[in-house]
Amino acid sequence: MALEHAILVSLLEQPGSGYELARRFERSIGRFWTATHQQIYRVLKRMEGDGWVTAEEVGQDGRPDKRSFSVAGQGRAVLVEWLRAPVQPEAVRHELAVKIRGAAFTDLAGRASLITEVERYRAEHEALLGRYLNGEKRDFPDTSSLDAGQRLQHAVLRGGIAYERMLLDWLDDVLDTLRAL
Amino acid sequence: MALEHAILVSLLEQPGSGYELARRFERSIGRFWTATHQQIYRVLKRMEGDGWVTAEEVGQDGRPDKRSFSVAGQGRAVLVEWLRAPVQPEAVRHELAVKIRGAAFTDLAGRASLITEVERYRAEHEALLGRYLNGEKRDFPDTSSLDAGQRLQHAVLRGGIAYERMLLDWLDDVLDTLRAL
DNA sequence: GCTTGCTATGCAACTCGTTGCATAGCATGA
DNA sequence: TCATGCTATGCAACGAGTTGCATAGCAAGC
Repeated sequence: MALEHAILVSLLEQPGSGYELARRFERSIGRFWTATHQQIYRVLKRMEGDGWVTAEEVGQDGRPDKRSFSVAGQGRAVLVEWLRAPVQPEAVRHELAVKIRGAAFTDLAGRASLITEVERYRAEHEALLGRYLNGEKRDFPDTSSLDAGQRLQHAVLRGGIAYERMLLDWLDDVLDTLRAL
Repeated sequence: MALEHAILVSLLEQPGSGYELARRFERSIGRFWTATHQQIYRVLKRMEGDGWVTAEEVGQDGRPDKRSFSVAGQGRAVLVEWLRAPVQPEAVRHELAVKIRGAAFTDLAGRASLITEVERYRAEHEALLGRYLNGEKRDFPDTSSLDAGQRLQHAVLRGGIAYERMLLDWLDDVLDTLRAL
């Protein structure tokens, strides 16, 4: 498991509260590691107990107080050690691929509704690609003047962009195949 | 959840025992939906209880008996209904992306070992792409004479191939970025 | 003044997935 | 004959992830 490690990376990039982490997991980090606020609070509690992170009470005016977390030396050591370990094989779960193979066992109307669904799915990912490209323009306008952290974040973002482009091309291929059946 | 549906599709393509299903999930189906034999047996039991599949005892010589499962009418109805439902948003878990962003918080030796690990990961996926391409040559030598099921299986396989190619390109990009830090 | 909505945190129950282990028949080779 | 390995099935315990719910302060609009 590596939610801990994703949290450590996020807190090293920028300390913050459980709530703020949950926001980030909805946006940037969540592109490659999803987590709900319950998971995050639970894991943060354990990490605090293990001395990986330290909390600081921060009073805010106009808002409830928050507990802002920072990575402790021990947490950083855990992260560095994890970085040296082999990448675990991923558990692939591609529901759409199952549906496409399942389309062989439905009728014309069923295939028509699958086509509609694939089109919707495609539009969603086209919009996502647009957000990635906008984010790239906003956050990395000048690639010649980036620090190490930004270069790495940009490389990960380029991966997201490449994935979405590949996906859109493949979905077009799938739509052609479904329509030609 | 959709392990049930992946099993239904697999059993419609070809009836078989829990053990055989587990083999298939290691090979073809497992490319886009992973499952261990324990999960499969547990879910098969529930599906049998719900009348989605039926079992038949098959004696084999030279081997233990097996229980071969087939999809019942009710199971087929469940699958058709599921095919019409929207695709659920996927839970993305890309450990390597977390590690790449984490590389900003380690030293030169840490980055060097990450480079080695990315190279190993790349070699693995290059081998996987090779297996996909071999499988394509073997199973779809003549794309002009395929039935609906085969056309759909081929479309899914093309997705796997496109994914692996995209991944290899991106990993080269990542390696360049890591080396240039 | 009331509702809606956002920030901020958390519990409890449940389901799903993983890991370790167990059993059993038969085949193969040392 | 003994160990190893494959087919074939399954239990039990644990850990991770999901869902529903609860609380609380404050802001903004109706």
